[in-house]
Amino acid sequence: MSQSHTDVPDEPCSLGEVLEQVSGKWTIGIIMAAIPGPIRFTELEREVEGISRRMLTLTLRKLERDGLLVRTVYPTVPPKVEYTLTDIAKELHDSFQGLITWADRHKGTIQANRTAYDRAE
Amino acid sequence: MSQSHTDVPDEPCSLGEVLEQVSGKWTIGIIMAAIPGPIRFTELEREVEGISRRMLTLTLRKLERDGLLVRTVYPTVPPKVEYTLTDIAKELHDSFQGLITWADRHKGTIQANRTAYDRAE
DNA sequence: CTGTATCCTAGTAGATACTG
DNA sequence: CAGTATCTACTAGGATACAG
Repeated sequence: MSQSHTDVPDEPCSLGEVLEQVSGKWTIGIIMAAIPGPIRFTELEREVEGISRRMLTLTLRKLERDGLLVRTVYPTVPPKVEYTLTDIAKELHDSFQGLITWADRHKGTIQANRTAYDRAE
Repeated sequence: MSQSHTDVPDEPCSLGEVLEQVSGKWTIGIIMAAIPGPIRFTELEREVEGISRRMLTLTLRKLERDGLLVRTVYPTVPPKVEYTLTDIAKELHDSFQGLITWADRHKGTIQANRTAYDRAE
């Protein structure tokens, strides 16, 4: 049972980094909304339900900085800006499928666990 | 491939929930440390580098509430408490593998992107 | 349309001391 | 050993107003 392996089993840092990457309340929602193709600022504001203008800007900048999306400005009047996912972001989205499956399969159980736990308090 | 529907492509809520689930600075670290088998409070405190006693307790309670681990108390003196992952948590860990791969493959690129972006400021 | 700037709040987390 | 209790600090995030 208690092996002398005190070290962590997998790659702790990598996972920490990816979670750092997708952390934040809105990151995933934005990536999801941008999956079908280039999307404008206002469209994102509409599609990512509940996001504030401020957080949309901040999250977009972070994603752009990390190279997960590119920002294209069309110098028209009024201005038009499109955000497009990079391949890296698309791969990230693919990697999420396993998590989505997990969430779908266990969301009911988890909810039930919580209710039971809270009642047992 | 996803259709060109303008609505959200996949299951936005499920993914939001799973991220809610694993959110928190220490959640993943604890799951990782518990993968090899039952683990005690103090062992976790040592293995999850940098965690405070308070956050360890809080995160363990949350995980227990969600049914991701079970808490077993041995009424000995001094007390002994073991935390064991449930199958749900192990499945979650499996689902992370894709993310880990993603992180490993792109961490260098992302770092480079950040440096470039910051210099372009 | 696409943002910035400012102010404010609430939740997350650290440090420390104490206890069954 | 395995926690709880306090108290404090930081930051993510919301609301709102303004600007190129």
